[in-house]
Amino acid sequence: MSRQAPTLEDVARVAGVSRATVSRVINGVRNVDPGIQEVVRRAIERTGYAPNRAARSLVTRRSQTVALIVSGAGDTPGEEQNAFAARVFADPFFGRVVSGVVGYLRPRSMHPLLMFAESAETRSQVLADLRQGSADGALVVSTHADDPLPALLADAGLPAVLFARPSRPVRLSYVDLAHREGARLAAEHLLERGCRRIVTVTGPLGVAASQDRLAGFRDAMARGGHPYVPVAEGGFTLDSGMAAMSGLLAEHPDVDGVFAANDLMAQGVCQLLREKGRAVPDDVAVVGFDDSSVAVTCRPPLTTVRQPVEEMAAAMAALLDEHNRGVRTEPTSLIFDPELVVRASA
Amino acid sequence: MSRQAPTLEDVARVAGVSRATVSRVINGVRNVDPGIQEVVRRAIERTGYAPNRAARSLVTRRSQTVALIVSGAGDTPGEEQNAFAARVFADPFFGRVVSGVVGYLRPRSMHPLLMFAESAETRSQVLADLRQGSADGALVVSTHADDPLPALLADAGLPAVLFARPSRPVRLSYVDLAHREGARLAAEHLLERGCRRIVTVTGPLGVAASQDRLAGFRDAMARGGHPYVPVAEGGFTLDSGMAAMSGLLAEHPDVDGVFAANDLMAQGVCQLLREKGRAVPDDVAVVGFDDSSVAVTCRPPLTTVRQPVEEMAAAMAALLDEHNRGVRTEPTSLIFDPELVVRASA
DNA sequence: GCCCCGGGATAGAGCGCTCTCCCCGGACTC
DNA sequence: GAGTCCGGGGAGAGCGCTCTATCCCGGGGC
Repeated sequence: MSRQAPTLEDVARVAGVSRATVSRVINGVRNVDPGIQEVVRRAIERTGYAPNRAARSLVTRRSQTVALIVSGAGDTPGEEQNAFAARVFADPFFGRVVSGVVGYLRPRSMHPLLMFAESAETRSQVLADLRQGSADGALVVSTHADDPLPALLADAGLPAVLFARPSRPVRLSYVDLAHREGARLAAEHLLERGCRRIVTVTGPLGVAASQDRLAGFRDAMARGGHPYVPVAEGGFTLDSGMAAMSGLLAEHPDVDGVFAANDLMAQGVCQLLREKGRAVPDDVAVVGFDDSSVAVTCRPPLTTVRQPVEEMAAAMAALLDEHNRGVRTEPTSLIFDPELVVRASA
Repeated sequence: MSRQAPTLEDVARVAGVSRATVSRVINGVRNVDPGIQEVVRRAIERTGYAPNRAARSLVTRRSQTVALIVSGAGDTPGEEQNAFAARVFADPFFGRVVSGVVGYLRPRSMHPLLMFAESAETRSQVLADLRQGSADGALVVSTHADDPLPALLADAGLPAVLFARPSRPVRLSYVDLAHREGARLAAEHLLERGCRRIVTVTGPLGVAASQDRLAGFRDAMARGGHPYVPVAEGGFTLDSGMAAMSGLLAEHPDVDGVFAANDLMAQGVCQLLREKGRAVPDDVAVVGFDDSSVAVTCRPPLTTVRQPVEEMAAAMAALLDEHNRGVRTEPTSLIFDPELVVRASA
């Protein structure tokens, strides 16, 4: 298709020096005579040289690539695997993860290699790819609590960093949010607003984050003089938010405040309340969680607990980098603080 | 960190054959005695061998990786570059692209390398990465009409396939939708429904797709006896849809049908109509375009023109593959047919 | 004047694969 | 029975880079 790409050898010949010298100039290693540096640089320009990545990787044992793995639980049937990626990216959360990761990687001229692992087969595929050196490590975002991938990675001795604390302890670093603290912010906001009949829609209770948010919310409510809070479990989706709220409303028609464990469910809560003739926020105040893009597009815009996803994702990449460079050897956890964002819904 | 990974040499020693034979077994090349095949396979298992990707790439000149590039126009200022990825993935469209690409790549054990190019600097970075052999080619999705990247790729002789016809002709393959046809479906549906005072909200008119949708809509309307259609230009975002509809409604208060050039704007149109006291679809029927995830979550669910994005994305990957394998040498265009999906909004 | 020292450059040995060429031996042809 | 084929296997030359060991050479110490 195209003429043979120039190699180090070609540049060296043009510059009238050895291959090693050119390599040193490119990698900025050791003392090289400034004059010769200039000559080499010009030769590189003239030849249009671009170092071959595979050759470099072969000797350095680094791929300058990081695997960004979205990992589901158990086994997704074959027909649904194709839809997995679409479902995942339908949640604005992942866009923010990608954004944060890229923010760290790009200045270091690295790129994320996108992988999905939602069945036993794809999981072992991912593991094999990593062992082949396709990437210098993995950044894992699990969509389910009982994701087996982290343990597999740890057992294989592959460098990896997780988003969110794994449900079973694993010798891997992770970043996470102070969920209880975030739920406390939501509770206090609702109470300060004067709400007195408050209910909550939780995430799937198998997920540690859901439990923490619920626990934090209950604690803060109890401290505020409300020892009992009606609870309905949702599944982090819009529909599940509607369904959960529907049940709560039937049992507690006088409700005046709702805390939903994520924004998508909060949107569902708002939609259901409107359908049932309740005005948000005048009749019922609603607080979400995440501060994802739906928080802004939702009508009314959601008051929500902001999770600094981009920062957290960037921190994942940074942690992995430190592990790879040997700067950090022990598994570490980095916990980020949430923040209340007040909009129209509460 | 871990013991030295086993190499082909190690496997060959264990199996008692030569390196070449092991390589042949792994790559399924030429006839190898079934008995020896079995011995080699066992040796691979025993040693836990995984072929080194860099070494293989070095000699085959294939990375088994495809760059998936989201490309913006002109120059995005540095502070906004980090948000680019998040903005991009906020549109459910890209999730579907990723899904389609992965659907093709995964069975071939390849992965997409995610890149963003929204400024001159990042564009040349991307170009350099590609020339280094980080990927076997590029799949490009442009967010703007005047994206310079396709031309740069073509000039550099790098294999690439585009999503949507480029505004200026370029010697590259692309996939696209029969936009005029899709707009025709929308027009005919509104007319059949009995709408008589119909307006349309277009996408940014610098984008070819927007122009085609508008032209197709006008043609079909004219054929249906409506030579004049009020038009307002939007920007494919929710807000721009609201703004455009606000203007149209002021000038044409008796409107009873709207065609919006994408679902996000259609959602904006619905929201604005509701705010102005118009019921959808009873007072005004609304048709969107794309059949993205918002079409389902929108209230009411949108009647829309489905774009088979996943199929189109998979076709991009397939085209690139064919170019790389030398099966296809000339730039090709693949045009997909849209389909009307009737839901509640019209 | 000899030796030592060290900055600055080179030579060359791999990294782990693929693939071309070559060899061997049994079956087939005439 | 000699020549020809061909299936099955091995040897070894790279692919383009990094990096260690080495060399060269000018200057300073004694």
